[in-house]
Amino acid sequence: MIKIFAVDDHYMVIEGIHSLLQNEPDIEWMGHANNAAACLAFVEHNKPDIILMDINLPDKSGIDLCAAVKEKYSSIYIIALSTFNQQSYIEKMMQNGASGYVIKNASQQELMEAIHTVNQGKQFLSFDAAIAIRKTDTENDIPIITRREKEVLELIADGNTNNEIASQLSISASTVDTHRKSLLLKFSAKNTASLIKLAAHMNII
Amino acid sequence: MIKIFAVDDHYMVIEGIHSLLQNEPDIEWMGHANNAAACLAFVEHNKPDIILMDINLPDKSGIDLCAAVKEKYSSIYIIALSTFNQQSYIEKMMQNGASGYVIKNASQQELMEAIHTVNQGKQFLSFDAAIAIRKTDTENDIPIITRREKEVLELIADGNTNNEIASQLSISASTVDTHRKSLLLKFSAKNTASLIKLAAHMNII
DNA sequence: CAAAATATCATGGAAAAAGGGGATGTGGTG
DNA sequence: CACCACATCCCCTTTTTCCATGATATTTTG
Repeated sequence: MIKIFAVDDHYMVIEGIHSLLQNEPDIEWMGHANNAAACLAFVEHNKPDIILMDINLPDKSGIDLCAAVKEKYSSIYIIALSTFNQQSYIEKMMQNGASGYVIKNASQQELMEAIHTVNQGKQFLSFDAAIAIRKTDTENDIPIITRREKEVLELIADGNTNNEIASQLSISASTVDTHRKSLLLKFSAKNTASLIKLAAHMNII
Repeated sequence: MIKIFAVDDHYMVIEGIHSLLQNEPDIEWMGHANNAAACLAFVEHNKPDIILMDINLPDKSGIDLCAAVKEKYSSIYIIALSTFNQQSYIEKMMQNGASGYVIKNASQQELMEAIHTVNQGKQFLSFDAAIAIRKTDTENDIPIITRREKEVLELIADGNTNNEIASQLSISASTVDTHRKSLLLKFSAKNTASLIKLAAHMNII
């Protein structure tokens, strides 16, 4: 029996996964969490074999949650679930210890294949994910920005100037300017306006 | 028997909805489509009572699909499904003829309530959606901007400076500046960054 | 450990935006 | 007709961003 736990903030997805797995003879459904905190609390006292983990969670990104779980309980395998097929997400999840990546429109067969493959300690990538990771940054790939850059980006989007951001983060305005330049570069944005538009459309802010 | 059809590009969500509905005595599951084109093809020859429709589809937005379906077959009720709780999405869907709006983390009870309510010709909004629409209505209502202001706003969002916009619209840079100031005033934005963020979140750009 | 990425700071100058004024013509509505 | 929203234009000053070109310390990673 492979013990499965799922983390996703959308009940319909949880229900879908549960439904896909419920008639499988070798799967034991341990339940679900709808946020990162609940997931961490669960694994304190329970040891699933595999966690199916959404990348977008309300309290913390699946990317961070993945690292947190693997740090404490390295024996738990994690399969990332995503609606998106973004190369950068896939890479980050795999870097943070995920063993697999499955798109949410995967079939039952594909999900079961992922579970069995990962349970043997191997890695599994959805066909679509494998395609995505192969066609390296062709077009609209979400740039990888650092924690600090994201903080600065959000403060810029809220209308703060470099000086205001500097005092809020207790750093110098020069540093903020450096982060700002870095953001413009990573987004290939000509100025703040296009930067914010791109970030907003990528759901980053 | 209420005949239900679902449109969502994620198989796990379809499976979740199907699972939630399969034990309901008065529901007849007609199947699903995973894109807008397949949905339109289906309704050519089949007449579901209610379509559960995702807002984000690969080929066409749910907002457009909703309008297309209602135009041809006004007797079909549509319930919008969304992961997001964005006031602008909710409003657009309802304007385009949707009868209900349900968040994807809704419970089975809530989904059934939505279906029964809509089937009686009434409207249904998820509790969370109703909250969202009320909050955003009181707090930030979408400012009324003129045609010219919208043109300028879009050019600003695409990274153009006042001078560039001026030459594109064949007006002077001073005029562009006036429009810009007017936009900042109408959006109560402190600078371009917050202006673009607000406009993006209101789905204006 | 060495290399790379990240976060920090700086200077100086050019370009752009923001803030504050004010002004003219046009077109629609009560 | 008088009013008002809209679009157009101008000047001046200050603030802010953008650009180029550095540097150093820490953290992460191969």
